[in-house]
Amino acid sequence: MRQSTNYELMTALALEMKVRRKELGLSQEDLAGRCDLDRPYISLIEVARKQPTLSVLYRLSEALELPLGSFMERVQERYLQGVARNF
Amino acid sequence: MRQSTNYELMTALALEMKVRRKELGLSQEDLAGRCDLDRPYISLIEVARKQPTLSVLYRLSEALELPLGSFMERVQERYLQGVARNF
DNA sequence: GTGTAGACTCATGTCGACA
DNA sequence: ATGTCGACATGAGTCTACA
Repeated sequence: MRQSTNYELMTALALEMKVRRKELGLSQEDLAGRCDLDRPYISLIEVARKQPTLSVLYRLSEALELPLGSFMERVQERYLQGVARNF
Repeated sequence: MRQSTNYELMTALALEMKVRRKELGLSQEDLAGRCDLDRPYISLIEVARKQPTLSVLYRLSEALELPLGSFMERVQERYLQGVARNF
């Protein structure tokens, strides 16, 4: 599997998560509680060092009160912006 | 991490992938080639036995010529239908 | 409240092969 | 062309603990 642009994608997810979480006034601890995930793991995602699977993405979208499609749409937007910045 | 509804989600992804792939007239082999993934692995996803990470989902969405948001929106729709069927 | 570390279990993703 | 298997390396996700 090619691995080149994974980091950009993880960064896009990290940013979107952090922004949305703060919009809701939640701490990482709160978010972890909402989706029944490990708190340090949430932190690792938000610093773009871990890459969740589909089920985790879904539970994050629920906890962030966004439909999965909208959540991923926002991630993709940030991703494309990030890629475009490299020119 | 709770694991209860992961299977429903994997099934929703499996169905959406298979339908969309055939809409494009692609074989699993073609699809694997487009997103540079293992062909048997594609098969495992389509029988709901593997759960991809974000970067794989993204590459699948590219290969299936759908924005990530739309792709995940469709998956979620199928997922909610599948869950609703259990009542 | 957040980032990071180590150690751990188990799943992802790859590869070769076979029905 | 698809599903499945075994074996493998790497990474996801948990837990405890500390700055």
